[in-house]
Amino acid sequence: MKKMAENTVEKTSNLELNWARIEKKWRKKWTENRIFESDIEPHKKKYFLTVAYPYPNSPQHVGHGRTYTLADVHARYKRMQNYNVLFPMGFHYTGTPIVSMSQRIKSNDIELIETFQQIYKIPSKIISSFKEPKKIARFFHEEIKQGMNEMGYSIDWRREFTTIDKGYSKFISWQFRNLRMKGLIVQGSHPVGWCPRDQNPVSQHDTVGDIEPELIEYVLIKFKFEEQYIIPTATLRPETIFGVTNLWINPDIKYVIALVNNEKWITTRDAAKKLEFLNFSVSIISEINGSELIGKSVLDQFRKECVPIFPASFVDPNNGTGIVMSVPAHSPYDYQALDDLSKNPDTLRKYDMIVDIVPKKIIHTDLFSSNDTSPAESIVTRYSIRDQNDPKLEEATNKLYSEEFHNGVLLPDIDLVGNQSVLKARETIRDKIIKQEIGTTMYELKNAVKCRCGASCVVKLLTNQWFINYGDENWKKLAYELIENMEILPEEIRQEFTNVIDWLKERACARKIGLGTKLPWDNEWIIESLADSVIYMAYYPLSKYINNNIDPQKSENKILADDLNDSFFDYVLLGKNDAEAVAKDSKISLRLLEKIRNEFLYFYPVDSRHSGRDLVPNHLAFFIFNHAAIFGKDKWPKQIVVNGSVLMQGKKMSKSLGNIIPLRRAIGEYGADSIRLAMLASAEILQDSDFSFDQVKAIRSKLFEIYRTISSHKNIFTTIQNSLDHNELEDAWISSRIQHLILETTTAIEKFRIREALHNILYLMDNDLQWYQKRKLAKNKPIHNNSLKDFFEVRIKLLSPFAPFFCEEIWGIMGNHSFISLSQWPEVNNSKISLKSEDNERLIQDTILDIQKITKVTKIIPKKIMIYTASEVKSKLYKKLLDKIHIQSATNFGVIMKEFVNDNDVKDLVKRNPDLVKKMIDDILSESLEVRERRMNIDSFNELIPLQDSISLLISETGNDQLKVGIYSEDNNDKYDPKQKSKFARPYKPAIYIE
RNA sequence: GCGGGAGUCGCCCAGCAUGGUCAACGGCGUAAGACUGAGGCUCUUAUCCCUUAGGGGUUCGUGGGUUCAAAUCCCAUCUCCCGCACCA
Repeated sequence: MKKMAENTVEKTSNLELNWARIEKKWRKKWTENRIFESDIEPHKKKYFLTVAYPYPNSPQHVGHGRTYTLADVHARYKRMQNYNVLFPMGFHYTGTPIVSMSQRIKSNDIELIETFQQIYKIPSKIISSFKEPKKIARFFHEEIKQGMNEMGYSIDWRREFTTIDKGYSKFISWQFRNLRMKGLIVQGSHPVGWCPRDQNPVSQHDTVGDIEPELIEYVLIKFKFEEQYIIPTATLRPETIFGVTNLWINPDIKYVIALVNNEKWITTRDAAKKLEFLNFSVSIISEINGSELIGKSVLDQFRKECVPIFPASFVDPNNGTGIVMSVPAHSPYDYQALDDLSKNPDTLRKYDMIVDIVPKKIIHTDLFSSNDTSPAESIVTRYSIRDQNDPKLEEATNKLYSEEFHNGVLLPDIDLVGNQSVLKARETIRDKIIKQEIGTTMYELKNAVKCRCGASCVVKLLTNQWFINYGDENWKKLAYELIENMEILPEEIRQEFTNVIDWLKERACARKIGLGTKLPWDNEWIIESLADSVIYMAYYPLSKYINNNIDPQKSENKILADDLNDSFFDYVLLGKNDAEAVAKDSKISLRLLEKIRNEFLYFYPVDSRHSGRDLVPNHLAFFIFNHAAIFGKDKWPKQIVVNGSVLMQGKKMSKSLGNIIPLRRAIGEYGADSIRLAMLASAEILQDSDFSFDQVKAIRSKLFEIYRTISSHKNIFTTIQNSLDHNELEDAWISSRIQHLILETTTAIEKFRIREALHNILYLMDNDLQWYQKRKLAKNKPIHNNSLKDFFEVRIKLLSPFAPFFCEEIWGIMGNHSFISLSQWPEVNNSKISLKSEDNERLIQDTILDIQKITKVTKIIPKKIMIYTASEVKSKLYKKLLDKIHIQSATNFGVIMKEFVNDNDVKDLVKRNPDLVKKMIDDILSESLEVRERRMNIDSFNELIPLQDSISLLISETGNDQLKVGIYSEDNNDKYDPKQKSKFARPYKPAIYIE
């Protein structure tokens, strides 16, 4: 068919909006009018919403922006729904990365300095000030704050704080004393990856190549040698002690004899060192060559049996103790080494040995026949292994170990653990060996890890480490109770929270270095960053009143951080004790104390907490636990909203890819609103969203188009229009559509289906507008009228939480002198919902579609179009069918027919034309429930009315002004129907004849 | 191993909660046309196959099942991605 009619909107030249000017203007107005500052308003419902505060060790990039933007949209949306919204922000200085950054600056680390210079464009003078950690934090703090303002976040900045402010530290001390009193802080030892040079734990981002240090626990089994010595072997499979036939020692390396916890051990020098880090007392006595031990025998204290020591080159001195026990039936290496040895007469002669070992099978799995002498032998044959240096041995070993771990059962004649699973037997034997002191355990790094400083890492056993005991059963119960009563959005992620609560156990909560608050009862320790950031939302209502300056001058509404003490927090946050006593104790005026308490009571609990999904297994879980422990149920948070991360043009953002775009730079280039929309529109909340500047540009031009459309219709907002202008079918329709869009968009936002909401606002609304304009244009009627005014007003309001600067500007263009940020969220007007209108326009659209299909297939260029609506009796039948299907849910053709042939109203029609009934049943079944419902609720629908109304559109669509259109009811005897098409008419499916 | 998630029309990606308006949104690409001196941008139309009357056929990782009806629900199966701690 023909192209759509020309857009009536005047083609404006490709002038861009001056986004920077608009943003600056509204930022200034918002600040001047302090519209985002919230205080107690007793008669208004409050909404307290927080988002995880930033760690200021770099500027914000577009990836950070997503969570904050979502929270801001939420805040703005709630504000428009008349809530007294509190949206505050703080800065998390706590932790080690900033400190280690400053050390890298001190040591003149080129890589870091270049990052600062080239990616972040920081002047050298400032970089040199970064030798002091707080300077780094302060610099990025201001940078991030600027960015947040430029993004238009509606934050109440009066409540801002950092986590190393004195007042905050007092608060955290209170939190920790509180947890400790409840018995939730415990002390113990814990193995960590450790850099011996830095004297610090290492984790992934402290290592060269960002390798996560992986710890494994070996069981050391002590074999007795010549009465006075211990030869310890390290194993992951202590249950295989039953199959040990010999030990392996590497004849080519040196071992040491060392006094380890008052026993004389023979190990490698490395192993002695490792043991030292694990708090064994170690002093080396002398050296001994591996070869000196070959051929000797040792006593297995577990079985009270002697086994010989044999040489093997596969023994790795860096692994374990450098001595391993040999289980040839179940270890391919051991099997192969024995085989190699027996074929090597030179070696045997050299050490004067005989090898007459029979592998001892102790574990059965279905993978190997029970007749096989040894699984190791089978697998070595299967993999055609050459010798003990064959790389395929590794694979064979993994295969066998994994098989036996999952499916292995100890043979029935084994002591203690006969018939037990490998898993269970391993546990039993391990415990027994340790208990009898014929063995112990040893941690080791699974992978070779280097600290960024260059030193090789080891495992260190930290002692006297402080833990928060998230494993406490009663505490877990409370945590479950909390999330059961909390809304989690999106709901899909709830399961993950439950799992996390389930497996959380003790977690270290203090370290020796970094910024932060000292552990109140042990000054050597600094409270760790994931422990001091779990209930700080409660600090926001207070922070406004706390003066961290040393300046002793107290203003009437401020208290000195120095004056804060536990009884203050107990009273304000928990309502404990008597106000007067507390006031006296803390030197704070009773009036002010009550005021602060009231402010806390007014704003707490948190109504919504936003964060990225990466924080679910840590921060958010701790947030839940700590609230459950410290606060009463009425102060438990009500909602968590979790969002996915941001990809940059489909790739993960990383420094090495060079695709980290600082947020402020992006704003400068494209404007805040376009960035905000691009972040939110590209994916549903839990998915990773793919950010690209192409999309930002597309959105920016979409906004510009909205601007152009609205400004070209500017006069509709200022002139009062005759209501006769908008009583056409399409006017009722668009009013009805507006109500749907309000309802659907609002529901979507409530559930944080933001992509869907934006899709409605930016695209679906356009479709409706286009249809509406098309109809008006075809009729040659003006489109400047009240329907359009409503449409634009609703659209801009719905858009305003997402694109606040732009919408304020448009709001002004529409003739308003108020802030759209403070306007009312659109509400659904039920009286404007018109079911009939929706069927009207649907019928017109379907009919045009049918005509298009016909002309496409027949290649007719229409001169005449005849449309026949279904006869009255067919409508009656349709109603009856609808009732049958929708209300009685009868769908069986035979059953329905049987009934209708006895129904006087329709029996003639039905008998004459059963096929029609079948078609009508299919028609109804293929409509959605919603449409069926709608048609049930319309008592009479005269199709002639909308079809008559659409003649003008048919003419404009065919592009033929000479087109003759005839619209008849099938019942009309005067109709023009040369091909007898009218009999095919069905309700909502008129028959068509074209020539 | 434990836990979570994904496989859709050339590519990217929506739909799946609440089965029916789904040959399946949108974008990219491709083709034709409008605009232009030419291009770019922009706009229109088309884009699984067949079809001279609004029709039919085959599709949503694979194989089954439930249903009048399945991309959507159930079962099985294959493949891929992410998290697992002392670190923000």
